[in-house]
Amino acid sequence: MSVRRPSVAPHARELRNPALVFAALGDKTRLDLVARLCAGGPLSIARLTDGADVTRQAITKHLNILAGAGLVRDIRVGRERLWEVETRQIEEARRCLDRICSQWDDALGRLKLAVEGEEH
Amino acid sequence: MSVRRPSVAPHARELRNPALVFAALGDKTRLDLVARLCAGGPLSIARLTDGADVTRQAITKHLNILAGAGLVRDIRVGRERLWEVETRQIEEARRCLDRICSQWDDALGRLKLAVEGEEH
DNA sequence: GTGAAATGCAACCGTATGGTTGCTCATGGC
DNA sequence: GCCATGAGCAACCATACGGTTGCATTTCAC
Repeated sequence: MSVRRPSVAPHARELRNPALVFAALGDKTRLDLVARLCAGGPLSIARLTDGADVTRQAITKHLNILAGAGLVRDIRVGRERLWEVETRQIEEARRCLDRICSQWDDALGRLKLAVEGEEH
Repeated sequence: MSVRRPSVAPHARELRNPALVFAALGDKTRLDLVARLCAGGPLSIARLTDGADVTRQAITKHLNILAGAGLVRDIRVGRERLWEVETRQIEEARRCLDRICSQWDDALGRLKLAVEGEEH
């Protein structure tokens, strides 16, 4: 199998898949999980389950989705599995929104120029 | 250092439903739409459709979802329906991520203090 | 007024998603 | 060694989601 690595630079600090990250954040339960992990540091699945109103299995699935988006990371400790947040990815998401907004600002600027140019 | 104030800021314009907004952004097609609207100003459905690889109907559905999250707004002009981005909502989303990250920073701070307290 | 363009509406379809239950496996405490 | 706890695995289920097609409606342009 061809190990074709993406042409994108490995260390590029951009989200490789913004939609994936936003989709992961786009669920109330998962957003709660992220918030709890941010507020309280590493927590086990069991800990995360009580306090949530769904099954442990559901929590596990959500954590896997968050992990798939690079938003959380797990650490195995004994029979427990602790999860902690990956802040860098969240910051990347934030920056992604920044970029979009600034595009809009640019567009406004261009529009202004164009309008002024037409007034003669 | 964070002064302990009522957990929710009084007049802060917060997202009433962050998950909804993130979910709306959590789809490649929709993210593209938002980006295009940000970069190019108001566009009609027809305009948005060519350039996308799905049907006009699909685009319409996506736009409605974005509108439901408050991310875009439509203006009817003649037989056309122009869509433009609602930057405030995007900024709110960005701020939401900020808040989450800062929680984490606070937690790190507390953790540091606690560890230092234990070293005796 | 006729035709083409820009949308709207509704039904339909396959699949992903969020959730559950039931069972097994590993680990730590006593 | 025993047993409770923490977690994994797999099957299953209802519904939401992304997408399509077909047809009706409004509006502009000539």
